[in-house]
Amino acid sequence: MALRRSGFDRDALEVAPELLGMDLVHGPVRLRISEVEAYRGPTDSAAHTSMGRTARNTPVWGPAGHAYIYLCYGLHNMLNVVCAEGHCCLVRACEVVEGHDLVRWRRGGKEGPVLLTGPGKVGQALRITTALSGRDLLGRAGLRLLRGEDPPEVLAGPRVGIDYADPEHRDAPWRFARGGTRWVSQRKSLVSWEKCSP
DNA sequence: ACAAGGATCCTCT
DNA sequence: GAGGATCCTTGTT
Repeated sequence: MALRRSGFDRDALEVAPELLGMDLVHGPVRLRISEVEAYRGPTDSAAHTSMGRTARNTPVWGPAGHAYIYLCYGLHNMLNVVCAEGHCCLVRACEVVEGHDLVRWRRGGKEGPVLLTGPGKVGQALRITTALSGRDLLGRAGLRLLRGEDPPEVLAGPRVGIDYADPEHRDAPWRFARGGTRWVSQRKSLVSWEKCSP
């Protein structure tokens, strides 16, 4: 997918697998997205926008291609990419492309997949906070998205940590990951995307 | 103004 | 596998 704003202004379910081919850059750190979840707007009972417009979720209503960052459990800064109105994709895991030493430092010296598999870890590695929520990810400076490398295979499975959602949404295979990499969380529940497409 | 709970992570066992 | 950390967001009084 080209990094045009119109490319992001679609259902999060369409955008999510295409994000797996993109890189996130902030300062000297460059991460390749390896796992994302689609949150499909107000009708998705797992989405923050299912309760309507609030001060926190304002960026999710547009424009597309901006960041939505919120604080989880009082300490984790979670990064989402805004898609169509009310839709966004949560970045759950990445692989380091540049700035490995700095990422390892920020992550307390961790090594291997534990370094970057989990949305809170991605926020820590990029050193982002909710102060950046609403910023454009398609600009030329600051936190931004760049073209990376398409995945050899795409895996899919249910989203993580949304037990409160309606069963119809809780069990939907709206989580996507790169195949052929260990940089993915909750690998057990993922299967080849082909197998769960209609 | 208050209470409840959270799209998680880490450290144990 | 279980539990605590930690504080913001939200809906309610």
